[in-house]
Amino acid sequence: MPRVISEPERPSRTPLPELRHTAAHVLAYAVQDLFPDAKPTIGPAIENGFYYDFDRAAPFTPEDLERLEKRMLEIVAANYEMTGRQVTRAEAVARFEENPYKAELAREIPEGEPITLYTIGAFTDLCRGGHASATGAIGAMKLTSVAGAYWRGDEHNPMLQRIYGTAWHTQAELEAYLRFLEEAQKRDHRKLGAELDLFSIEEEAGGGLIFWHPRGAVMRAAVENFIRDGLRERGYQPVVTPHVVHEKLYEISGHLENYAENMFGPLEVEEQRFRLKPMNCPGHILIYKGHPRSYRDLPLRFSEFGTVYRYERSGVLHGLTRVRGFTQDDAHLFCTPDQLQGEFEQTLDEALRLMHAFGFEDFEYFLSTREAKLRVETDPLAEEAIRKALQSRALPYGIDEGGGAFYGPKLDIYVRDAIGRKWQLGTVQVDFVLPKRFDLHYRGSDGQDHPPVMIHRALAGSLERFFGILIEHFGGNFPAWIAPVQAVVVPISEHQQEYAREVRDRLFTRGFRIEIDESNEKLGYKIRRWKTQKIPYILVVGKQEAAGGTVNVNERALAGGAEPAEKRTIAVDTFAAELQARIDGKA
RNA sequence: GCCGUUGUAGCUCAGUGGUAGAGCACGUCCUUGGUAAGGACGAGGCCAUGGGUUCAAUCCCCAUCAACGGCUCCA
Repeated sequence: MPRVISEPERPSRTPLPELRHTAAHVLAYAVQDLFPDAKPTIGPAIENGFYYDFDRAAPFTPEDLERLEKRMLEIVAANYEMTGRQVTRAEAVARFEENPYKAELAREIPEGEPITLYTIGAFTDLCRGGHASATGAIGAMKLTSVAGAYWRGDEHNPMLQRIYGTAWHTQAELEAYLRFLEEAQKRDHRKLGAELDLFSIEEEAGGGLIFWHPRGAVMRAAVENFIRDGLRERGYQPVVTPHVVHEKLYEISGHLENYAENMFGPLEVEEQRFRLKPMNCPGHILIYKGHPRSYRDLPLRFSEFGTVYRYERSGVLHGLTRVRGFTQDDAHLFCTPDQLQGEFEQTLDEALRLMHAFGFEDFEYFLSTREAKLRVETDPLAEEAIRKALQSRALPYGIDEGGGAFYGPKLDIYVRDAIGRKWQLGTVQVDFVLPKRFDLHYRGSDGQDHPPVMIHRALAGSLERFFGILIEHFGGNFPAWIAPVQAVVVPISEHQQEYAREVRDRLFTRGFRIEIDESNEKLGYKIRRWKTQKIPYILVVGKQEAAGGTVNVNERALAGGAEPAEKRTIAVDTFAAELQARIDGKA
């Protein structure tokens, strides 16, 4: 006998995931009403809303979404009670005879787990549960987009149509979320990158390949210099390795065996096969191997802004954050097993220092272990080093089973940006495997040869990706130490041109990135232009300033959103000192 | 790669079966102006590419290319 299950009694508010899961049912109900030919498949709650995948020949149009949304609001207003009942497997399969997807799901529910059907109004769905008690709990919702998606995410399966939506307790929350989306759109690094003339991707050159324009390149240099100084302080030695090397190198390293699907194909020259480098490690290993090494030489720390090329399917390319050619702030440490822990912890500290310098405060850590089939006996040692380092710094972390590199487990560091989005940045990996594959060794104090342990680390990760994240994090309002132009001198009229050039030259000589606006426009126009370009300081010079050897400082809002100082007239040297202090303080 | 959407001037976008328009940007001139858009004139387009339908295609059809939203969230 089927047994009626009622959703548990709840305090006033339905948890958001349950509310959103309910909204997915409401969507499927509306689709059933308006598009009876569409077969519902699965529809879970997701981070900010929900989706539901349907199998239907004709695509859903934006107009269809509007109609569906209207129907959904009626279903919400009707406040149908969500009722569930447990059924037998045979019953469930029979119930979804017309829907092979649901039937497949029903057949695959593990023995012993209850099979349940949930109903709102005239719509019944196979579902595990976890809902609001009634559709009226959905305070506000909106359908956002429609996209293709494979059945169960597998590209060998049929393509379904996925409708995305968002749902909240209140209209105010929905509106806040929509404002957040708008803000994210405003900060989109592809849009800002074009507006601020930082970089481009050229159709003639191909997708996923970045052209850094003068403004972007000068910012990149500022970031690189900062990273370089840190590396130098911590005993890293810069090295440079070729972009194209003989394929044999990647046979030895195991890249051809384990990483070939991410590599560009071979280049043939004089019957020899070469490859674009997908990683810098084999090159650094060759440098290690070039001399006999003693334990007294270790740890050796080789660093390189190494440009690598990886094949990504055309559909996944995205601005600066998913590209085919990028430069890592890469380094490889070669150390003795005894040194591993200390080196790893130091590397972790460097990573945090770097993130803080760029204004990131919120971090998450994930330990990725290696895939079962690749695991070797040293993996537990490597994982242990990562765990101990995290524990010694009292950092909580998550675990990604099987997400590690093919040569070892890794620690990935995620940051939250100014509007709360999570991005993966640095990665630190422990490797006992490549030293063996390349037969690396060092002479120990016992007079015997031993294999070193390697740490692979890229703290900003890819400079392209890091740069994209910085653009979105700051919304283009870069702190002065990174800003492509730190100040612009704006003469009020041509009569101040000579003085303006003098100011520009004085500041330029001190090493600032400074421009001058000699265009034949009114002051208001010029101010607007440079504000739009988000330049930190506009130095207005007119008759008074020229007479007094001063500049009138018009300051942009600060990166953190703090109010800028009042406009003020100060001596050129005073301004220079202030700008220098801000640059030094990375403010 | 697959599904969907889009492709018109440097940028943002109108538009029509009879080979094109606006705003911004750009150039010249007037103007020499005190803190987010002064005015006039001008230049600029193989309407993504290749086929087809038609007397005629930027527009309709097909293919290709590219960009964008997704394809990880498992009843």
